[in-house]
Amino acid sequence: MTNKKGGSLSNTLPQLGELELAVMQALWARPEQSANSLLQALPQPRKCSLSTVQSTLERLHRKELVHRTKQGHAYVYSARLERSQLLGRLLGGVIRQLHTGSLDPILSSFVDFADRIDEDTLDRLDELLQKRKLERRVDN
Amino acid sequence: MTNKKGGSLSNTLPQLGELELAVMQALWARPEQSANSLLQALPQPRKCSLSTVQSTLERLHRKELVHRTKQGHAYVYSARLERSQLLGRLLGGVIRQLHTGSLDPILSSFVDFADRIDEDTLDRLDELLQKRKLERRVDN
DNA sequence: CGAAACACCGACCGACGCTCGGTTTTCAGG
DNA sequence: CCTGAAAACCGAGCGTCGGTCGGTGTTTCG
Repeated sequence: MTNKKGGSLSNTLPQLGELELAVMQALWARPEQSANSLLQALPQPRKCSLSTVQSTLERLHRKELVHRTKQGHAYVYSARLERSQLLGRLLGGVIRQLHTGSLDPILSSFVDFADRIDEDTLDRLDELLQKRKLERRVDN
Repeated sequence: MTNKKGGSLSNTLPQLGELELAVMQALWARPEQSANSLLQALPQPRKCSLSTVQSTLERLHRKELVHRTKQGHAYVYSARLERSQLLGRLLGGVIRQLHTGSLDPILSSFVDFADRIDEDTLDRLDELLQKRKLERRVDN
């Protein structure tokens, strides 16, 4: 049975590889970069050829994670999603894989994860939550 | 450069496959099952041979997601993690891949995800959070 | 003892991400 | 306009992973 993964977004994108991630990081650090520029920007032990970066960018482009425009004879790339947006999408993908219908398990597992986090962070989460609830009250 | 995925950086388990997930679901639905029993329990369009289920269980066992004991000539398997625990671990893996140092982006992207959730759920999250904060206060 | 049930081993396949070298295209400076 | 550098483009190969079996050995039980 063919493992039907391909379907661009909306579905669970197949978890980024190491280089793909590094490229995205570089792109978040400084938008509007060429493949060459991106190659230079890669962390020390991550050196590879320009071709490699290019094909990685090609993959990223197919996954609709970067946007590109031709400028002169070269492409200039930018991230299409903010880091937090990508994180949200990835999170959503994982959650969708394991949800039960009820939201409770999601919540408790998140709070479980938050268990390893200091109390300040818990407070901040609380803040965000309250803010969200307020906004919601205004919207509706 | 050899793709050092095997040990996965830190401990991000490489996202479960379709069958692996199905087996885990079956195992959560009813613990203590044999490979054969698991095979029967799989959803309709998921039919495959016993060997396939066995090697999937083997993989799951290597990933330490199931526990097994020999009972007679056959293994009996159980999940080593609750669904919510696995979810938490998976979530943690994704987060670790994209964290910035600051926790804020994590939190806001989670709350972003929660944006599509009704207010009741938000309230329940709040509850869980408060409870957690209390427990924490008692423990320390 | 013999058959059934199961574990165990090895093989193959397709999908992915990474890696690169060679070829073609494109642009800009002389 | 011509040429050389830079980049895109193409295709190949490699390793890993999940899924899929079939064959072979081993254990159990009637």
